[in-house]
Amino acid sequence: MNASIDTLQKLLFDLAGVMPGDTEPLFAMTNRVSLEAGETFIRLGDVSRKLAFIEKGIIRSYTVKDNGDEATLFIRYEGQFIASHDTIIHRQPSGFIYRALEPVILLQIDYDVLEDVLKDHPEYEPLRNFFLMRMLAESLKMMESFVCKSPEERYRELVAERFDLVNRVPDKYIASMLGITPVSLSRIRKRMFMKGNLSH
Amino acid sequence: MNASIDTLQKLLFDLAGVMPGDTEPLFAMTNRVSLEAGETFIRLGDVSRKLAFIEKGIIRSYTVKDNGDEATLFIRYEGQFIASHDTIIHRQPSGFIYRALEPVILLQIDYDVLEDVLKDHPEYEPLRNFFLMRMLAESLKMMESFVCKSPEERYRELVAERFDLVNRVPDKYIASMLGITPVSLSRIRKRMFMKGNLSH
DNA sequence: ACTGGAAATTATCTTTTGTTAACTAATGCA
DNA sequence: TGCATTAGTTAACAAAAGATAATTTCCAGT
Repeated sequence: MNASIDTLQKLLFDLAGVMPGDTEPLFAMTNRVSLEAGETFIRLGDVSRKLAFIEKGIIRSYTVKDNGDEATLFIRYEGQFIASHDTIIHRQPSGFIYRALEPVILLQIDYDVLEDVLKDHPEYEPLRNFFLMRMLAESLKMMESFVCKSPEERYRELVAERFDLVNRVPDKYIASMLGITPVSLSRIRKRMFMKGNLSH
Repeated sequence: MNASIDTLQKLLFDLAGVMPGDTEPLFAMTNRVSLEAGETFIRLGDVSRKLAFIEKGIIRSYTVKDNGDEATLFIRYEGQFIASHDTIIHRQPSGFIYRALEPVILLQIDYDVLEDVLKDHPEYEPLRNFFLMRMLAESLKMMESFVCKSPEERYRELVAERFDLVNRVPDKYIASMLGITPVSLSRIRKRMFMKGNLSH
């Protein structure tokens, strides 16, 4: 019936040995939310501490730079968590906009509420750790990529490791996630195609 | 006597209300470690899951790129935590080298041991969360910087926010942390100086 | 204070990216 | 199906970064 809850119950069992029947206190506090394509999940300046598990669809988080261009921080899809780090980590208004690129179904909880639940049910705590570790792993990987690789190498890496994503969202969002302009990405693609060297 | 333990005891009290006298089970498992300047904390390929609080000194984590150049992921100093994310998050051999740039004093614990302690003393759990959140906040900030700003802007930001660091370590390490070459950083500095625009 | 080695700057040249604008291809919607 | 809008490519030029090498500055150890 609810695929997200099944997935997360399994996760909770694998991580902490919590039986699905004992997860009621947690999932009672979650809401199922639908977004249309183009709809906003978190607005610029929002202070709500939303945390969500994506059941279906894609969400992009981005900000608008001084020169008017958009900078994409990340793009997340089904099976991943999404949250505004500004509100959750820093208790600051969100500096980023979170918007659905496709119709989205989310299982959502307020982080303050989650903290209350965790206070009463510390057995769920491994789930928070898992969530934090996953976020950390992802952002460290991206940092490594920025520090170690050129834009072209980062694009090759993205194509190699997340072809589904590259194939599912417009190139201009991919470009802004790589820290370059759409024009520059187009040239990179051309160079790659001319070299014929599409792998590695 | 031991400044690190005092600091962390205060942190644990502020975060979780744990009295300093009740922290013995945790700190009994920590070791005080000294490193000379240039000495290695974690070697390339190490699988040890070391986690440390820096009491004094600077540690740089870096890797060697295909072209032989070094890429610095981060530089941490007193008051910060340091750990190999490869070993702790992924249980993989470390892809980075962690080396002291100055004489260093650490308060060190093995992450596996920490997990055992946390199992028996869940009241310390907020400390792990704090550690993870701090790491996450730092790497997200760096990601934002890479996605939103040019190398010159990133350098200005670094000078503005962490002048102590810029002033304490050789420029070449700063450059590799910004994802550029030392030559390029030198040109950025020259441009900044010529414009006279040393602020913002 | 002297000196050898490392760090930083400068110069030259090549490659890549940014910017702007024109043009073509793709997409969605009536 | 046709049309309007958006996405992607190409072109031309300016600005910045990479690579290499020479030179100067800075530092540490004697």
